[in-house]
Amino acid sequence: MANVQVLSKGEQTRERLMDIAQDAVLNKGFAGTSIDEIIAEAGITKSGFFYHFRDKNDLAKAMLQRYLDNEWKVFEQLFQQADELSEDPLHSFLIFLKLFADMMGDLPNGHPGCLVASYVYQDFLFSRDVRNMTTEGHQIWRTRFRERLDRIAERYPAKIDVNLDDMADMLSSVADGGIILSKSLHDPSILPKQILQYRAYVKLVFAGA
Amino acid sequence: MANVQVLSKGEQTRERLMDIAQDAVLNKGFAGTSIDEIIAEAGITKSGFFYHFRDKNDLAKAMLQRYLDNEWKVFEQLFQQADELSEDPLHSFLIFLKLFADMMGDLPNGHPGCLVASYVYQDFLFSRDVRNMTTEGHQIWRTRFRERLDRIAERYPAKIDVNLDDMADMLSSVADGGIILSKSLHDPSILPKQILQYRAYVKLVFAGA
DNA sequence: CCGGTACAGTACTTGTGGTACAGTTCGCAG
DNA sequence: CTGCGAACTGTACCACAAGTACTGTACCGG
Repeated sequence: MANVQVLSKGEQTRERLMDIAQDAVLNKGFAGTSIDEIIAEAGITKSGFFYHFRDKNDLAKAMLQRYLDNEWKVFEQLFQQADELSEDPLHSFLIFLKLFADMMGDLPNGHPGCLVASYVYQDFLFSRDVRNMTTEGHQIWRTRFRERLDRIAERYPAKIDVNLDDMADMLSSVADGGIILSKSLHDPSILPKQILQYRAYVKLVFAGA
Repeated sequence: MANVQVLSKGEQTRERLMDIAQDAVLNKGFAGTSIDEIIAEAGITKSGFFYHFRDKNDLAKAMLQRYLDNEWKVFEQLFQQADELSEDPLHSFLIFLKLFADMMGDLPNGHPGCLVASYVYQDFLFSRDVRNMTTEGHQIWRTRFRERLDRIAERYPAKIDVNLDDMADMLSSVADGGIILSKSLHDPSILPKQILQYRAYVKLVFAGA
């Protein structure tokens, strides 16, 4: 809210272009999204578009960077919230997962789609640096979740033999897969339910039944 | 193998066109895949292409149908194999998951991508009937896995309160998400590992630690 | 009042999907 | 051996959309 005011007119237009483009890309793919339709919806000319982005790949890069930054902020905020509610690493992580599931369930029209997943399924369209960004995004998430699981495992020895990297990856898997299922079955409630399945797994592994 | 011999020359070409198209679609998206490049790689003319497919949407539909049929057959085969190795519904399902993970791990270059997931992220490009096919595909898989879980739950009461539809969906989630992670991180071993995480969850829920 | 921001206008090239239709090769049924 | 249909090739064409390039201009703050 207060952030919007700080943006200059140019930055506002740029954000708006990315909003429109992201929505289109998540529904039609990157190649299926034309610059013409973006500028038509934004009420701007093609020249205006190319003032903000060198080319289409530049738009893709800027969109992805923004998406990754946003996701990062959301996770940071939820982790912080959870940490304030419990000192215990396991309880905090379980609270985090609940908050995450709730947030995903509260999206009015369901999750619009993961831009990273979308890019992965069209990676040949993008330059190397954009492709590296999707890879690094997933690596960062793995590390971030893994840290939490390490702290949990210290205090709560796992009931079964389990690789914590795989377990960390599973949250990304379940989220990406849950989004796909939600979209495909037109049921926004699937994503939060899938996150809660993961939560149940974590609970079983570290706390037992 | 023996199946190939049965195909007429036209059917072989049609299959070849779909092979090429599917590979391209999984890497560049549907809109990013041009008919021209498909026919160039197939060594055929545009007329030849339109002899086999009415238009591009017809190709999309045929590809998806073939993909769904194949997946169905693979699962049927693995289920049958597992059933032969154990009469017990839980053990059979766990064997199935192990076989499934092994199969995904044995793919030489990793899983090429799930066509259904790819379509879901570009569903506005397709006609309604194609979109319905992705929905029905996921519904069928849910039902299919749910049946197994029902039979398991009869004999092994779940250790925790769990919704079996969600648990059935989780296999699709983890598979779709695992494929994305494998592609993004350029590590084919992630997908089988994710399936085994799901297997561990099922085991914990019904058999305990 | 000057200069940069933030665009608008115009012109052009290439690619792509799709249509149309006439011709050709080849295996195989009769 | 022949004719017929399957499985294409060749050629020509169209509308239109993406993307590039460059020039022009309104507006706003210092």
